[in-house]
Amino acid sequence: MPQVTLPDGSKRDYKDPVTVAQIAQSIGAGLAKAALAGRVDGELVDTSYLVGSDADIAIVTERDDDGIEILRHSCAHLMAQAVQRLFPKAQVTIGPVVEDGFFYDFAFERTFTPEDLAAIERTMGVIVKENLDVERSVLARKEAIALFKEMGEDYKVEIIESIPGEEDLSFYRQGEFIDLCRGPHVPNTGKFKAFKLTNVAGAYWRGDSEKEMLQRVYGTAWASKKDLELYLERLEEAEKRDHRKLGKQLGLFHFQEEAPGMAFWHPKGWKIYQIIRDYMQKVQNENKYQEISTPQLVDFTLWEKSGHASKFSEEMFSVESDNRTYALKPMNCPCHIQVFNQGLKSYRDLPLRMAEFGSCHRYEPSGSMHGLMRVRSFVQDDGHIFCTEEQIQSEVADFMELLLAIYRDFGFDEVILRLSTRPEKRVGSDELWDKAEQALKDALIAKGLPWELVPGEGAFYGPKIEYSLKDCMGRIQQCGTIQVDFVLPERLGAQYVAEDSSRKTPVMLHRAILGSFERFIGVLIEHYSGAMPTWLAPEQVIILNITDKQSEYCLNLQETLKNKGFRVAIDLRNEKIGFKIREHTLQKVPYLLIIGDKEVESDSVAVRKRNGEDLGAQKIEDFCTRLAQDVANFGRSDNNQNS
RNA sequence: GCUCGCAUAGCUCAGGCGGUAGAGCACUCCCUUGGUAAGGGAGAGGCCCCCAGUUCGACUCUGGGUGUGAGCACCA
Repeated sequence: MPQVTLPDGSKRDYKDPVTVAQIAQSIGAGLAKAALAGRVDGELVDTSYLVGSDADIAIVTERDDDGIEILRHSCAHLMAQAVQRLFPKAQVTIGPVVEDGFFYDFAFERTFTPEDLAAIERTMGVIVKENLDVERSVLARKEAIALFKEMGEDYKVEIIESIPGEEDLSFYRQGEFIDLCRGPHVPNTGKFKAFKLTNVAGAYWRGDSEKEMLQRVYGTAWASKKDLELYLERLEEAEKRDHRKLGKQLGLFHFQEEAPGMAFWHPKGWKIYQIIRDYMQKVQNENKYQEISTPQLVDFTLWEKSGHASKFSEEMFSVESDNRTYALKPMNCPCHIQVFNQGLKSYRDLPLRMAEFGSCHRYEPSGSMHGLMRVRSFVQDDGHIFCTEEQIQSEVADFMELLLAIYRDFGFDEVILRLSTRPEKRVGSDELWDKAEQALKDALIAKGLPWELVPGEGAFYGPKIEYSLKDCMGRIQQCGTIQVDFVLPERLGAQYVAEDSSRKTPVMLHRAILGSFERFIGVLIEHYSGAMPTWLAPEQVIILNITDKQSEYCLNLQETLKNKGFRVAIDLRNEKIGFKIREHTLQKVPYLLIIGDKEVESDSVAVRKRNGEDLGAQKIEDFCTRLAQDVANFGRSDNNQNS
C-alpha cells in the first residue's frame, strides 16, 4: 500500500505498487504527458519505475533542471541511434551531458562532414516522429558482453568489462537501438522539441592521448524552440565579445606568425596593461609587499635543483651561450628564493612578502594556444610569502581579503573559491598536510563565503586555494591562486634563524591575483565587451570639434583635462560630427565632448556617453568632477555609471 | 601534440572547368565647415601564407611546412 508524498506536502495512497507514470496520470493528464522522469526519495528514476512502498515523489518535467539534463542525455542516445541508422559501421562509445548540451563519441572509418551532421539531425527528427518507447532492461555482465560482442560494438564491450564488480547492468532500448546506460531516460523519443547538432571534433578514446581518436559530435537540446533560440543568441553574443576580435577592432594588440603565442601590444592595449600594473603595484605596496625583479634567463642548473627540469624541460625555451644552457624562466619561484637566500634571515623578518611582475615563457603545446587566454609569453602578478607554519592562516586570510577587494575594483563580485587538498603522490608528512589544509580551511571559513572542496587536486608540494571569477556571460575564469609549498624552500636551501637560534626552513606561499596580465586583460575585454570602465579605458575622453573654428578651444581643453590627469584624445578632422561620433562610439571611448560655437561662447562642453546618452552642456569644472568620480569608482558594480 | 576546417588589399569578405584577381570600409588627394551613429568625387593599394611537385602555364590541383579556428590531450 504505497503512500506517496508530493513536493507540495500532499499525500496520496495507492492500493498496489504504481509506476511514476501512473502517479503522474493520477494527478493529471497534462502532467502525465509532460513527465520525463521521476524523483523518488531524491533519486532520479524512469517514469516506468515501480513505487512499491511509501516514498517522497516528484514528477520531473522539462521545467526542472534535472528534466533538461535527462532530455539532453536521452538526446545523445537519439543521436547515436540516428548515426547508426545512417552509418551502420559506426561504433558507439560514450555520450554524456555537458553544459548546455551533450555529445556522443563514435568510432568510424572516416570523419563526419557538416553534410553528415545535417543528415543525422534529419534522421533524429524522423525517430522523434516514430515516437519509439524507451525501455529499460537489466542484463548480467556476461550476457551484456556477449550481446555487444555480437553487435560488433568493441568499445562498449571494453566499457562493460572495465566496470568493476559483478552486479547487473542496465540497458535502454528504443526501436532497434540499445545502449548501456545508467539512465534515467525520457519515456519515448517523441519528447524532443528543440535540438541542434553544433559541431564535430576529434576526441581521444577514454580521454587518453595515447589512444585512438574518435569522432565527437556535439549537440544541444532544450525544452522549447524559444530556449534553443536564446541559447544560440547567447553563443552569438559570446562571439561578438571574443577578445581576439575586439582586440583587433579596438587596436589593442595583435599576434603574428613569427611569434606564436606572444602578443604585440599596441598603444591602447598597452595603456590598459600599464594602468592595471600601476594599480597592482600601488595596492601591493600598501599591503606590505616588496617588489623585486629577477632575470629572464637562468642557467638550467637552477631548474635542475628546483626539480622543474626533470618534469618540464620539454616545455621550457632554452638559450645556448658561452657553452652554457639557460632557460627562459617559466616561473619566478626559484628566483625569489635566491633573493630570500641573500643574507641571513631571522624569524623577525617573517612573514616576508615579495612581489614581481614576472615575465615568463612556457612552450605551450601548439593546439592549446588561445588569444591572450593561453600564451607562450606572459607576465604573472607573482608573489611569494615566506612565513612560518603558524603564519599560514593569517597570511591566507589577508591575501583573500586583498584579492576580493581587487576583483571588486575590476567589477567582479562573484568569486568561486575551491580548496584542493592532498593528492596521492605528494611530499611532506601527513601532519604537515593536516596543518596546511586546516590553515587554508580556517581562512576560508573565517571569510564566511561558500567554497568547494576538491579532494586530491592539490599540487604534490602542498594544498592550494583557487579563485575563479564569473564574467557577465556566466563563464568561469580561474585567475587567482594561493598555494602552500613545503618543498621548494627546502630544496633550494631557504632558511631562517628561529627564536631558539636554530635554523629552520620557511614555508612558502605562492600567490597570484590576476594570474597573468595577458589572460586577465582577455577576461576583462570579454566581460566588458571592450567597453572598459573609465578608470581602465585607454582613452577616457575624446574631444570633437564641429568646425575648424573651435580647434583652438579644443586644444586648450585637451591641455586642461590632461593636466588634471585624464587620458584625453582629440579629433579635429574635417569630418561631420555624426561621423566622428559614430567612430569614437564604436571605439568605446567613455565620454565624447562635442564642441561647437555654443560651447566656446559659454566656456562649456557638450557631453555624450558611449552608450548614446546625451548629458548636455556642462561647465568644464563640472565635467571634471563627474569624470573624477567615475574614475574613482573603478569598475565596482555598486553605483556604476558605466554602460 | 592529435582530429577536422581555414589562410586572397590595412580590415571584413567575394571570386574563378588551371590562363597572375574584385567589393565595402580604411588610406591619399579634392570638394564640402556640416550640431549628436556613415556627405560627395577621384586615386593609390595584391609574392592570392611558405616550400616542393604535376603542368606549356598554379592563387586555383597534389605533397610537405607555418600560422590560425573548433574540439581533444596538456597547463609547474
